[in-house]
Amino acid sequence: MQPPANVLQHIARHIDLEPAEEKCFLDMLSPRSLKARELLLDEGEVCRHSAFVTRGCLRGYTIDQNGYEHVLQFAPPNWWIADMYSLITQKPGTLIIEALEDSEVLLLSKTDQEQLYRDVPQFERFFRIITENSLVTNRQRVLDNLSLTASQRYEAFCHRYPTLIDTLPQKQIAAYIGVTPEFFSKMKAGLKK
Amino acid sequence: MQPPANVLQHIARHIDLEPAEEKCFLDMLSPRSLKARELLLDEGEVCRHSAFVTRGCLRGYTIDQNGYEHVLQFAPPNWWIADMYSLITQKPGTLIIEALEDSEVLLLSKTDQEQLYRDVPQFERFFRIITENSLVTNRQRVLDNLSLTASQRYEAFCHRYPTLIDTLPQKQIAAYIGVTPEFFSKMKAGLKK
DNA sequence: GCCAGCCAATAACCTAGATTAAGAAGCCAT
DNA sequence: ATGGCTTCTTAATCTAGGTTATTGGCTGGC
Repeated sequence: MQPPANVLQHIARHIDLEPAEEKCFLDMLSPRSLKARELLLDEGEVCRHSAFVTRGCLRGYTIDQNGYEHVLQFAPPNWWIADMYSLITQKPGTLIIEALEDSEVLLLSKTDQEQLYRDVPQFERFFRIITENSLVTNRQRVLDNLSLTASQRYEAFCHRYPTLIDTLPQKQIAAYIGVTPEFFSKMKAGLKK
Repeated sequence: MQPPANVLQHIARHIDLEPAEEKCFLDMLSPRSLKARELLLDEGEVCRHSAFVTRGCLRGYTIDQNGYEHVLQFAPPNWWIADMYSLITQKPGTLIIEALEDSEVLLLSKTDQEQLYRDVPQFERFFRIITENSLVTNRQRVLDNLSLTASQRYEAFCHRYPTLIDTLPQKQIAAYIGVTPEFFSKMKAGLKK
């Protein structure tokens, strides 16, 4: 399990808020607890919230035509998670968001988020910045998938999610770096030699 | 070659500006012409501008340890291109941005962009939105790389860049979908049957 | 204390796509 | 037109990683 997280500290890393603005923001958040394996969002649903993780760990993944899972993102405390496509378009998405262990999140609804942009324009900046960072990470991942071997991608994973290496089942890591659990096992055995 | 593009029309799709604000923005842009194969940004340089393409076509790519090229993005008219990582951190990046044909771009420097955020806060929103869209696209691409075969990725490419299918050399498309030009050629021959 | 589900490991075999090499075909610029 | 590029194609061989199947260990609920 991860240490608890504080939203305001997280936000203060990018923008400065007045106490009243902080309150306005906090009032929009609704806490929610999730049991291990509980879904925050299922395939085919419209994503109506961004979630900020305060405890536990979630993952966002999809299931392909052959039934294989592919993990797009892990979300330990202090990370945001949502089906960005569905959140923007308000159309049904393909992402499944699931708690990997008992977890707690703060939900910010899309309508509240839009209201927030109007009331506290600084949040426009805040979400621009974290979206930019997320984009950089994703671009690097595209590159990694194009140019690295499986074990190099595993190294990259260890670098990106150092806290998760030992707590996560191997099959989840395999579904993130893009190999089968069988090959992942073989690969790890080979790495030690 | 692509039709010419208009920045203001492009921006008006997401935000409404006063004439004075439009002028403020336009004054920050400096046009630049590029010959085919000319570089807008080389490996190891610090990226100091975002570029909006008005004519021609650019590509952003990297070269891996084995000397293979991997295309992260094509930029036909009306697209922005930059090494986001380097632009944010102002550290040397790995992206190479090259004109694939004679092209024209409008450059917005990082310092001007930051000034713009202060002078016309609406641009904070504008760039948040296009960054969000870009993120959605990139996430889909990660998924495509994890779950699709080469020819399915080619289909996805055709869908994403319909105007480029016939104008681009095959090797560039191969470097985008993540196969060798040799395999791409074999694959295309196979598709017709 | 036992059964049911996970999860990891190993092994034999299989395939998508890489590698290497060689020509053929287009496209300039002189 | 001709020599030098770059691009495209074909083909033989090779390999990273997938597939299928079996085993055994661990955990958690009743």
